[in-house]
Amino acid sequence: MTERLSARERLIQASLAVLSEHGFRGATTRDIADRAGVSEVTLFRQFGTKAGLVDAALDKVTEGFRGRAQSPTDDLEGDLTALAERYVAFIDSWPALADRVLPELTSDPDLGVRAKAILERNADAIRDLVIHHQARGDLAQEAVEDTVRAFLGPLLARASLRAVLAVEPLDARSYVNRFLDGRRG
Amino acid sequence: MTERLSARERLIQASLAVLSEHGFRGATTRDIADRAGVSEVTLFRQFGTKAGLVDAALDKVTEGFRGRAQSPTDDLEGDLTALAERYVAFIDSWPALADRVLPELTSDPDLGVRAKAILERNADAIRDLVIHHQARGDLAQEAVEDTVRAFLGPLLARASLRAVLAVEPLDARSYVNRFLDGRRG
DNA sequence: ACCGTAAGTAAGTGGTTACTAACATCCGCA
DNA sequence: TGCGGATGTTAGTAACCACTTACTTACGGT
Repeated sequence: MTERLSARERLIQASLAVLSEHGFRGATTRDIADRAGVSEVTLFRQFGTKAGLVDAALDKVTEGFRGRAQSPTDDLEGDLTALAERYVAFIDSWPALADRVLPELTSDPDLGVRAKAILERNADAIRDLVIHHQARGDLAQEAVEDTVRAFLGPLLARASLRAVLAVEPLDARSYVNRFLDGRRG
Repeated sequence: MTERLSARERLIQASLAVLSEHGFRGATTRDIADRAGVSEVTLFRQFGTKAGLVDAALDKVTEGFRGRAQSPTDDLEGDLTALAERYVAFIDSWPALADRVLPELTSDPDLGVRAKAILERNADAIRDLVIHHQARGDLAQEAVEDTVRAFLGPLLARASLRAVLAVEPLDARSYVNRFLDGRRG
């Protein structure tokens, strides 16, 4: 059954597993290929470089984000919940991944360029949303960056809380409620 | 002025800086030695191995924890605040360190043994404290592990929030208040 | 039967990195 | 003056690892 997956697909899955355990630097192409049950040469034929494979894998894992960010509507709570659900789904699909690889993204310039871009594009979506709803008077006036951070912070913390402490995480709606608490315009 | 620090001390400081930026695997002994303004050979003469240096550095950075954990008193809030302050001081001294190296600790068995032991010892201290105050009726009855995690979670999240998002962190007392909210016996 | 494509095997290259050995230099101290 | 200890310099070793080359095998379509 697993046999029916293409070599390419198996490599992507294996790389995600190895990345979760050892991070980018700790993940060796040999290990990934072995776990995929595929030769190392195939890895390079398919993806060119290790970074290429990782890029494709991160691309795959963030594909839930890639859909067009919907424009802000009149429904503040609905807008926020939709975004929160995206994040939650992303982080929960590979919980240890974000915890291990995200810090590496910040210091390794040519790693996961696409994935980084996607995360940034998503931060932009949130920024737009905040500006829109501040203008409508739905959200209290405070520095946009502060508001963005207050929203994204707990969502990103979800990964490390899970990995290090196995803290029971909240559902998307609870994040939104906690965020909105005392912040309505 | 910096010149007056011993080579050993300079190496420890440099290693903390490099670890913060690149993590354990990404930190090279050459880089550390260069930044310390010291030859690589001196590094190995002083610490034997790279792991030995990192061990000493993590030891140094967690020395605020090494003092005997005070036994639980009758003052629930005081006990918790003392612990929270320790954590906050630790994480704030090298904010990016915990974020980068902590995930590596969980998968690299022979890295920072001492530091890991110290963190675990501290978790034990919190566990004792919870049990003590549950018995006194100061804390609501719930699974001890859950309570421990509810207390430690936000404190550990502090590091990643700062590193990834520059979220304005709380002070120690606020962590305690949020934790105690609705959890008093 | 022929060909193209995707996969494998075997061997190797070149760069990096932790770590070592041998020898030279500086400096405080008796 | 001479000695010891801590440091520097230079050169290396051995392992690891991303990546390549050359050749082979298996298979599906036409």
